[in-house]
Amino acid sequence: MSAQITVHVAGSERAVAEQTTPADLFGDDRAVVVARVNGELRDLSHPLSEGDTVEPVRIDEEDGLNVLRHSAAHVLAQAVQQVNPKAKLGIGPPVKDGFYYDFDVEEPFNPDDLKQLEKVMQRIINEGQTFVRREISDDEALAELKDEPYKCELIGLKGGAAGEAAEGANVEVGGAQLTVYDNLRRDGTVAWGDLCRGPHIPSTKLIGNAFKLMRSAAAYWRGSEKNPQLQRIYGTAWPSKDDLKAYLDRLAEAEKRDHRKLGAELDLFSFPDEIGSGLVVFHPKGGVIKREMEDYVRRRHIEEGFQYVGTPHITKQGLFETSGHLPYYADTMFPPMEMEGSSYYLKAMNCPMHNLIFRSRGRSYRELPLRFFEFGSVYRYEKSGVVHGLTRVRGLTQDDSHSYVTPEQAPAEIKHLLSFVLGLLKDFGLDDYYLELSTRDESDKFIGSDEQWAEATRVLEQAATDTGLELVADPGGAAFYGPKISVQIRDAIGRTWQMSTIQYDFNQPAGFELEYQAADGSRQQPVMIHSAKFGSIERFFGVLVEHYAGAFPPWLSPVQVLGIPVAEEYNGYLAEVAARLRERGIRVEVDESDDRFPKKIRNASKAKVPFVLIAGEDDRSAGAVSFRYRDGSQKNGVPLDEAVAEIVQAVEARVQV
RNA sequence: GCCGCCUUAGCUCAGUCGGCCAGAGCGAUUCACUCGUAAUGAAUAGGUCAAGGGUUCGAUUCCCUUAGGCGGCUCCA
Repeated sequence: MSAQITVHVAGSERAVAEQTTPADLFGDDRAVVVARVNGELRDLSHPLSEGDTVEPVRIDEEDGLNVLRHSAAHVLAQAVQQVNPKAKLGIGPPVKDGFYYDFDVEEPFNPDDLKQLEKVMQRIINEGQTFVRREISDDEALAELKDEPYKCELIGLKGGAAGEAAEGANVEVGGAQLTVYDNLRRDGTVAWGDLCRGPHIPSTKLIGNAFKLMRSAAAYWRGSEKNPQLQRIYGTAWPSKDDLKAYLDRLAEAEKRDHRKLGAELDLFSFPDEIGSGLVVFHPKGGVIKREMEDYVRRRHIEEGFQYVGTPHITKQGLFETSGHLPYYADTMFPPMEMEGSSYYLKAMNCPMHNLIFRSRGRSYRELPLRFFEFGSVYRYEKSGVVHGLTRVRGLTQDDSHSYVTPEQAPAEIKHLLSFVLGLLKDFGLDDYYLELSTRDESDKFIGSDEQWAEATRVLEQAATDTGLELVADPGGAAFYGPKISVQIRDAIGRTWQMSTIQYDFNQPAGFELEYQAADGSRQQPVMIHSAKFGSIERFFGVLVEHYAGAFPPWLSPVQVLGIPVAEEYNGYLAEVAARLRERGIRVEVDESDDRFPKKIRNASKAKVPFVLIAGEDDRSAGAVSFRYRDGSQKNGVPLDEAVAEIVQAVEARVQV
C-alpha cells in the first residue's frame, strides 16, 4: 500500500493513494475529458499531489469543448502529415465552434483533399490512439523538431513572447516547460507527435464521428501580411453526432437569413458589375425601407437638437491635409482626380466639411453644444478581398453627426449621444450587440498628447460603463485623432459588425483652428464629438434584413398590406379597401393577377407581407375582410373600420407582428 | 491586396472526358380556367456558356490574362 495524500475533489476532502490521477477519480464518467487541478486544466493522467484541488471538466462545457477541438486539430495534423509527410506544421488552436490547423504545403488543399483527410482522421479516431504528455528541454525539442521550422520559431519565442507570437500560438508553447504530446497506438507504438502545451482528451475515440472539416483557406503565418501564407484547414467537433448536426443545421438556418440572398429574393437591392464592386443600387422595395429608416432617423436627430446640413461628395486635397486624414488614409481612398491644377478626392469622411460649416462665421459659447448632422455619402477603397454584401462596401452613406462642445460639456454630450444611439437601435428592434472601447496603443499613428488621450478615454469609458452593457476593450483600435465607443452587432452567421460609433476628437479642432468666444470674451477651442448611429445606412440595412430574416415589422415593410380576392369578382371590393388604407398612408397592393387563389397566398407568404387581407362573398356582404398573418393564422370577418385601425396602429407603434 | 474555389437563360442549377440545333424547374409573356388559405393547365420568348487572348481542323469545355462572386487571411476613419 503506497502512501496517502489528501486532495480536494469537487469541494470535499479525500484521502487517496499517491500517484492517483483524475482518471482514477472520474474515470467512470466518460463525459469527463480533462481535469481542473488548482485552477489549471490538466490531462486525466496527471498525477495529483498533496493538497491539490481537482475538479472534473466535462466534454460539453466550454473548457472541455476547447480541449476536444484542440485534440481534433492534432488528429487533423496527423492525418495531413500521414498523407503528405512533407507538410510543415503551423499552429492548431481551438476557435469558436471548432478548430483550425495551419500547414505549409506545396499544393493548397482542395475540397476533395478535405474529404480524403476526413477519412484518414476517422481511421485515426477509430484506432483509439491515446495522447501522452512528455516533457522536453528546449534543445531536445529543437533537435526533435528540426524538420518543423515553424515550431522551432515558436520555441524561440516561447514564454512572454508566445502570446504575441500569433493568436493561438500559446496553445503550442505555453509556459517555461516545453511538452510534446505523442499519439500512441493500442500496441504502444508512437503514431505521431506534436509540440503542444496540452491538455488533451485521453483518447481519439472521444472525437467519434462528430467532427467535420469545413473549409480551407490561406492564412498569414503569425498573422502578418509580411510573412508567408500557410494553408489553413477549418474544422468543427462536438461531443455527439447530434450536436454536430444541430450545429450544421444552425449554419444552414443562418445562411437562409443571409442578407445577400434575401436581398435578391425580396428584390431589395443588387450590386451590378457594371457599376463596380462594393457599390449597391437599391430597388424600389429596398428603397422604401431605406427611406423609412432615413426619415425616422432624420426626425429623431432633429428632436435631439441636431441641425441638418449638406456637403458635397468631392473635395480638394487640402481639406484632408488640414484634417490630418491624408497621411493615414490616402491608400484607402479612391485616387484623386486632377482638375484645374488641383487634386480632387472623393469624400471618405464628412467631418472636415462640417468643420468648415462651424468655421464659416464666428461662434459663441451660447451656441454650444452645436450639433451638425447629415446623410453623408462617402467612398472608400476597400481592398477587393474584403468587400462583403452590404456590410463592407466601397460607397456608403453615414448618418454622421458632429457635436461641438466645450470640454466641460463633453461628458454630458457623450452620455446624451450614447442614450440616443441605444434608443434608436431599440426602435429598430436590435438587441444582439455589445459595446467596444477602442483606445490608442504604443503605435505612432496616434496624434495628440498622452494627457488628452487619457482624458478622452476616461470620459468615454465612464459613459460606456454607465450603460451597464457588456464592454470590450479594443486597444489600438482608436482613430488616429481620438478614442471611440462603438456598438458591435452580430449578423446571422455570427460575424460581428461595427455599427454606431462615438468618437472624442481634440485634434481636428486644432487642425482647423476652430474656436468660439467664451463668456469672458476669450477665444477657446471646442472639442468635437463624432457620432454615427446606423454607422453606415447600407450596413445597418443588411443587418436589419438578417435580424428580421426579411420579415420586417410593418412600419419598415415595403408592402404593408396585400389584398387577395378569392375570385376576380372581388377585385373591386378590395380596391375600395385598399383606397381607404392608402388614405391613412398605408402601403397596400391588391393582387389582381391571373394566378389562382392558393398561388396568391403562397406568393404573399414568400414576400413576407405582414398583413394579407382576403375578401370573398362572405366578407364583401358583411363589409369586412379576413386577415391572414405571416404565421399562417387567421382572423375572419373583421369589419373594415377595425381592420384599418389594427393596421394603422401596428405601423404607428413600430411593432413587429 | 494575398491564397483557394467559382462564373451556363432574370433566378436556382443540369450538361459538354474538345465535335450536329446547350437542357430543366422557377420567374416573364400569351391563352384558357374564376377558383376561400403555400404551386391550375398549355403555349411562347429568353443563352457570344463572365470578357479578352492562346492552343486546335474545331473551344462553353484545355491554357493564360482580366472582371465579378464566394470562403478565409491581412485591413477596416
